Amino acid sequence: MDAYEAVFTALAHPARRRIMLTINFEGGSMTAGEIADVFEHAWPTTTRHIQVLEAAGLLYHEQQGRVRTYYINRSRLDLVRDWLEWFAKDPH
Amino acid sequence: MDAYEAVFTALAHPARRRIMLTINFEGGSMTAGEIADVFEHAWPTTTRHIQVLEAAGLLYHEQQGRVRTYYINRSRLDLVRDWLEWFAKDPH
DNA sequence: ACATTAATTAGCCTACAGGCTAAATATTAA
DNA sequence: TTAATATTTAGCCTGTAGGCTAATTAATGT
Repeated sequence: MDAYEAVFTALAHPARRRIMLTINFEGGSMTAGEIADVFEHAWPTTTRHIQVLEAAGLLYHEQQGRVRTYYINRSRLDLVRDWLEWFAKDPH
Repeated sequence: MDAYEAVFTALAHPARRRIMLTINFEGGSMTAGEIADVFEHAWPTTTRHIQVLEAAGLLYHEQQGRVRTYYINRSRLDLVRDWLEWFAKDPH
């Protein structure tokens, strides 16, 4: 799976887009527990969504004791912006 | 399924992204047969991918006799651009 | 009329995404 | 050292995405 596929696939699921938006709105970082609290899903379900996002490079984390903080990797979204650029104007 | 989900899901599959790029590069429109010829997949498989893209509003078509021409709806990609805007700068 | 061409629809089959609960891991508090 | 807290891992189960072939539809050419 290449980078484009990972990122586009990761963003395809509404729960994962919500996770991205939520962390972003909270300033760019949240602990796993804070993220899990926001969602209706069982915690392990959210964990897996987070892992998909991280595998795509859209999130990364730091461990502080037993607390894991996830950060948004905004630059990774450039991959999507770059892809969209192909459609910005008529090709010739 | 809302518009965001439709568009992001449609773009998640590599074959569908390739269809978008291919039509775009060919000037914005291609017949179903021309599209199908480009891909390794059986034609019905490509038909389904096209239908997913059309259902998401990313393509539309016109029928001329037995030939169906598909067109890219570039403006629909703004949905993705708009979504990405949330991450353009730190929120406050 | 009949065959050919363009394309979709029908329907099957398989892999896997994404939900869950229960168990495990690791750190901190009592 | 035992209990509590934070989080992931393991593993199950179900629905559906996405591949295929065969059948259908509809328009065109002979």
